Amino acid sequence: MHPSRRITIVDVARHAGVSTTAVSKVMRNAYGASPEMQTKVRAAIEELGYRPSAAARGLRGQTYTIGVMLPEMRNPFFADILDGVTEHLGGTDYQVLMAACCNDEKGEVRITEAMMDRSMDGIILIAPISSRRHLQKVARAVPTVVVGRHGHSPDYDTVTDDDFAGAGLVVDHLVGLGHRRIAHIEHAEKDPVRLKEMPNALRADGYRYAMQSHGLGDYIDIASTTYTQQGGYLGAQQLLARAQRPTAIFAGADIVAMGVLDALTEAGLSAPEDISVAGYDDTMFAAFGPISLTTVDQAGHQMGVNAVRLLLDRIGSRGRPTAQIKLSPTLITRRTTAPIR
Amino acid sequence: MHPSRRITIVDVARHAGVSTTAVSKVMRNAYGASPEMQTKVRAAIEELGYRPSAAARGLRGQTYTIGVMLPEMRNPFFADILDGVTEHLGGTDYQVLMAACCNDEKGEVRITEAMMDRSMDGIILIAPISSRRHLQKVARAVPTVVVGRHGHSPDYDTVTDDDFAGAGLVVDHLVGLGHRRIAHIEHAEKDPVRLKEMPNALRADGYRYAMQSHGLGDYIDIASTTYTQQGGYLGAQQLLARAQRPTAIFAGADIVAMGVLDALTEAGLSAPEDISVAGYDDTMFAAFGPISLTTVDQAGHQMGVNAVRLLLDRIGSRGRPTAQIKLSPTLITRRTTAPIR
DNA sequence: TGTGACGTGAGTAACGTTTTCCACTATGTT
DNA sequence: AACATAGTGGAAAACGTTACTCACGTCACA
Repeated sequence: MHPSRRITIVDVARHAGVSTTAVSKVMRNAYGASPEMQTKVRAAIEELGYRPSAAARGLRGQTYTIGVMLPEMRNPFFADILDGVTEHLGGTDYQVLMAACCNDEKGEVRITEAMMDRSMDGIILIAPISSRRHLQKVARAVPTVVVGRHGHSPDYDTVTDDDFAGAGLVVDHLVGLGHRRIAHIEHAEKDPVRLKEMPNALRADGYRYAMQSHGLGDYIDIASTTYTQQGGYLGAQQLLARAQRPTAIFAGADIVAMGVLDALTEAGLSAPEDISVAGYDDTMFAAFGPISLTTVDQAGHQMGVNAVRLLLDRIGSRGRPTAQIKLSPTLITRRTTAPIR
Repeated sequence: MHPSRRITIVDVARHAGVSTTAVSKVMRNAYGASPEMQTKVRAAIEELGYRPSAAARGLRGQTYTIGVMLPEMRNPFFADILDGVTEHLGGTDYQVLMAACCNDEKGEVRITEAMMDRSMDGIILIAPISSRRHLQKVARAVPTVVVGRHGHSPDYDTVTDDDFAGAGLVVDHLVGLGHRRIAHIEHAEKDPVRLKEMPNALRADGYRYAMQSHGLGDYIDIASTTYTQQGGYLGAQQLLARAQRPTAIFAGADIVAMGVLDALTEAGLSAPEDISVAGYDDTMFAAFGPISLTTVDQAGHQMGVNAVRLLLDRIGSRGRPTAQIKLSPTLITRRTTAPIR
């Protein structure tokens, strides 16, 4: 015998004195195996340390693999979502595998195709920026749940936060503190579809709408950059250079707020003394004592849990109509926002 | 024809009027396909949008998949390593898939086995805590590179930072600033093997050695917790409760230093005015302006690049003797450390 | 004019599962 | 006694690739 050939279902079957069909049934808890058969087979599996080959399985049935695509690794909000995913998947036979795609459309396509090639049983896409066409294509091939992107599709379920309302919470809070000159830093977006579907666009809309509702339409001031620390830094620099400086900055994401704080520090200013700053996501950054950022909790953990729930459901019955789950955000008030002086 | 059966190699072969063998050869750039054959086949592939099934491939040959195991998602240092990995793998046909295992041995075993089950072509383990026995078992089944864990094995290559020296850099720096009462927060470790192999243990050793070299053996003071923000918080609380408070705290990782700063803030203290604080890893946290943490750069990006290099090499020739790459750390001086007053 | 050697292509047997049958027995039911 | 029914278990055909082997020319060289 070879140094250590992998144990296959055939070895188990022979060892237990049954057919491979029987072993397969036991492995999958499928119908048609008597209790005695089950124990006999399980014993053999245990004894030989058998583990089924996902490759072979994938050729006929399931691979017991769920793929999760992340836009990037450094935004801790995604870790929150992932916690929810893995927690809810912990008890099952499914294994989660992730891939990060560097926030770029080519990368997204590459990753989703890689996941389809690997015949994953289900895919969770987090804040994908790909064209709708591509998303549909993926979803038609593999059960898919899209997290953090609005829009209704007959092919995939969605889990989102009510970003429009969340932005309103922040503006309300700042207005309540007496601010009027409230600026916003957004992730630039031009594509008409994404303008309707991406959280960043909806937050910007929510900001505009809330400002207008408060009669502050004239003070609307948006810096267009990206949802990264670098983007926050650059956006803040733009805003600080205005003839009339804002008294509060609503950054579209915590990571953006980090960049804002960075720029403030560099300019010799600080929050909330000189300028109030708020973020979005309630990541560990925000909770960090020395920062203590006012932000919006969009319950990443819950989003993850819901995504898995929908996904498993869809894997079970691919035909069912799609669902859209929208979670309500809550404002977390901390120390970077204060009454205007 | 079915709604949309997946295109297979047979379809391509028929469409191009050649054998499946030929198509397979072209896909793999294998020997034995004339230029005309290549163009003919490539055209058919293009036209039909063929993508090979990884499951079927895995049954015979390679899956073109590299697995990366991370201890957790929230420590941005791992993102640095991953950048190096994906960057160096970008040009190849390989796809990276990650899994995070919550810093627990059971989870590690589950993930490594999942990766073996899925017949990945290679595995990169980042700071694994599993028993040596398990690592060997994995490495004997699949080409493996271990990152961030010292120790020599005949079965896997390693890429590490010179943690012992890195700790020395920090102590030297603090001593140079006049500090004598320098405390350390370590990740608790009891297992004798891991005490020799894990970076956290080596950093603690390096700390002790450097203190003694400076004649400060009597001031050695270690709080044993974990390499998490929570661990840093608890460790700092312990240290602040000492009859004689340290004047400087060397946290074993940036994320730990975050917890320390958190605890200081809570206690109404700040760095470096009251206590100097240093970390390790030079993550984005540390570079963040308002924090500006003195730390040690262990070149995560380079570690990732080297890991991939070794891995691809080993996939190419599984027999070659194993290599151990050790990178030299450098001190990054920022604003959380200052001369003692 | 053999005779290797090489280049080119195809046929076919794996690879390790799952799935779709089918056969057989025991147990009720008319 | 004949007949449906449910419960068990197995045989064999997929699934989509790659690796191995062989056949057929062509060419160079003795």
